Formats: sequence, C-alpha cells, structure tokens
Amino acid sequence: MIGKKTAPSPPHPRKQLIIETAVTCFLEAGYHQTGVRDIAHRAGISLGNLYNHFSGKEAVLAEIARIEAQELEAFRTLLAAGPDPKATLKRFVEDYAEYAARPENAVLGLEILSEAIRAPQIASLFSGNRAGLVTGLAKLLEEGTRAGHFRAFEDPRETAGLILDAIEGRALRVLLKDAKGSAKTTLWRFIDAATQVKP
Amino acid sequence: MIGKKTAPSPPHPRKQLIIETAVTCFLEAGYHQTGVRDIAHRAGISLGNLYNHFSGKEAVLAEIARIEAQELEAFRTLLAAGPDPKATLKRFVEDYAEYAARPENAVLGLEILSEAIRAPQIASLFSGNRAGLVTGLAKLLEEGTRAGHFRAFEDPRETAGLILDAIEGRALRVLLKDAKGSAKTTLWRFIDAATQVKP
DNA sequence: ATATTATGAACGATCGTTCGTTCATATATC
DNA sequence: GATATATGAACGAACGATCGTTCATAATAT
Repeated sequence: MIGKKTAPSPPHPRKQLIIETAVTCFLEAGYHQTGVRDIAHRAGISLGNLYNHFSGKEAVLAEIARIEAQELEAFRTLLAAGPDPKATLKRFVEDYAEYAARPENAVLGLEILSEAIRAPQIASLFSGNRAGLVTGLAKLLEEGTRAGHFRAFEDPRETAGLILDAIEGRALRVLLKDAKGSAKTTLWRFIDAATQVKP
Repeated sequence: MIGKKTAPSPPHPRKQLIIETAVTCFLEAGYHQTGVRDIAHRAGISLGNLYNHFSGKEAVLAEIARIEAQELEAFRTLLAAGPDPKATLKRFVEDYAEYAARPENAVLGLEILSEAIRAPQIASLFSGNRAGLVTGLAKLLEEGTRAGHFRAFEDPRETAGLILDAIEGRALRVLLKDAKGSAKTTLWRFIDAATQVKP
C-alpha cells in the first residue's frame, strides 16, 4: 500500500469531483448565481485548474446534462421490456415519478431546461434525452393498443409527451410544496384513465 | 389629444413602460442575463430613474408575476361559469393551452418558476396564482362528477394539478420544437379520456 | 418655493476567462 | 543508475467587463 488509492471503474478523476461539486452548487444557488470560483473553492481546487478540465462554465453544465441523459437510459430499457403493456406502463410511471421528484433531478432539470431555451448546445442535448423517452413510451402505447390494453391514439408520440409532462410537472410542484408527495396513486389513476380502452 | 394614451386604469405610465420593456428583455435574454441597464436603456430612460419606480430588479420581476396573476383571473371565471362541465372543461383546456403556448407566457412562466425556487417572495406569488386555477378546476371536476359527466376523483385538486401540468408542459415543448403546435386535439382527447366516466 | 421626476457618474462586488508560473512525475538519453 | 527533457496538473494574480445599487444634482411641474 504505497500510492494505490481506492479505484472503482473511474478511479477518482478530478472531472468527477468538479461535476459533483457543480451539481451541489447549481442545486443550492442555481446556474447563473453560481460562480466558477464557488465551484472551484467548494471542490478544493484552484480556479485555473478547473479550466484545465473544462473549457468553461457552460461546458460543466453540458456535462451534467449528458450524465442526466445516461440516467434516463435505464428508463428506456424499462419501457422496452415486458409482455404486459399496462403493467410496464404502471411500473414506468411510478419509477419515473419517483426519479423526477427527487430534488436534485427536478431542480437540475429545470435549470437545464431554462438554459436550453437560449443555448443551442444544451437544447440539443435536452431534446435528445427526451426524444428517447418519448419514442420508447410511444412504442409501448402502440403495442398496448394492438394488444387491446390501451385505447387507440391518433398521435402516440404526442400522447407520450403529455404523460411525461404530467409526471415532470407534478415533480416540480412537489418541490414547490404545491403538491403532496404522497398522492402518487392519483398520478397513476390519471394516466391509467387517459390510456384506458373506451367503454 | 395632447398626452393622453390608450390607458385608463394603469397608475403610472412610466411603470408600464418599464414593465413592458423588462418583459421584452427577460424574454430575449432571460432574467439573470438581463441587466438593469439593458431595461433602462431599451425603455429610453435613465438608470437612476428606474429606481424611482422600482425598488430593484427583483421588484420588476415580482410585478410581472403579479400581472400574470391578473391574466389568469380570466381563466378562473371561465372555469366557474357554465352549466355543462365537460364543455366548460374543453373550452378551458383549449383556451389555456393557447395562452400557455404563447412564447411570452411560456418563457416568462419558466423564468418566474426558476426564480421561485429560491426567492420566497416570487414563490408565494407563483403559488398563489396557481392555487387559484387549481381550486377553480378542482371545483369544476367535482361538479362534473356529481352530474355524472366525469369519473370520480379521489383527489380532485391533485387531478386538477395534473391537467395543468400536461397543458403547461406541452406549451414548453412547443417552444422547444419538441411538439407540433398543431396537435391540440390530442391534448383534449388525452384530458377527456383522463376524466371520462369509466365503462 | 416646493415637490416631483429625471439624470448619469460613481461604488464596491463579482463575473467568466486568461495567463505565466511552479512542480512532481514520466520518458528518453547517456 | 544518473541525467536531461517533456508533460500536464495545479495554482492564483490579474484582466476587462458587467453587475445591482446609491446618490448628489439638474430639470420640470405645481
């Protein structure tokens, strides 16, 4: 045991430390209210060194958005698997709602969305993330319709978008204390009814 | 016709000018990227004069949020009137979707929401606005249920929140070009199905 | 004359970024 | 093994710009 440190798959690169610190800062103060110095200081590194690892402040946010994209991958696979469309949908709704309502995801998502409106680089990242989810969810809806478990959708992609909107919007309201985090069954009843076969 | 403009009620014309200019700036560049100087300059007034009408930058945003609240009042009355709950709901969904999708409302709403997370003054304003809509919509849902036009809701307020989330979320996606502005019938079909009486 | 409205210079703070430098380690040459 | 060279992580002062805000003062209206 001389110089060897604990090393998982990515040992402990500076980049990782910077990212994690930046997330903390953005979460606490917001993107624009956080200075590059804040990140460097909280990370225990020098200001200049941060610029050795990232080309600038926006690059840090872009990297965070990229990581968020990876995390969404899990939900895409969740949507693909399963013989019972309705059960799969329910599982997805509950899991994704839980994920989206976690403060770090809700706040950061909002921060990234805000930035995406004007920064094209962030926007493409953001749209890419979501398009993947929408595609997977839309496919699930169509399969469910064919199997007779869901009603017919004139525009499955748009409907998928609406489902995600409801989940993500609720997550934000939970954050603002406008919604009780407990009312998760209401969410599923809502989406269930919205996708149910007509009488 | 000397100095009279087309404005009967607004208190101070200067205030109005500042607000309108600020809205333009916030829309173009975002709240934090807009400087107080930008607003004053674009409004054609001096920097110091702006501070004669507003106590600071945040006060300007707060005033904008207050005005947004007034605009929502129209939708509250829309929700209250009408003997046919389903027709009222449809009317509301379509009108509110059109309103929310207008860039100035969608972007400003996002900007205000972002700010609300950390600024308590803005947060209370924001929550107040929304609570009014939720209350009106929830009441409509309950009435519709009693009249047999809607299904039963275990939590009408939460359901009302989800409906608003879907509408507002879609509005944002239209802005990010992730959704076609045309697919408005899909939105209504979605909400209609979500509130319909069960088979 | 008094009160209101308007002005823009000035303030201290902070912004994101650049830069020259140090220094420990890895590689190459002898 | 010893020496020379190359590498790049780490540092923090410094830069020019801009931030929100204040204030002494001038113009205008009552």
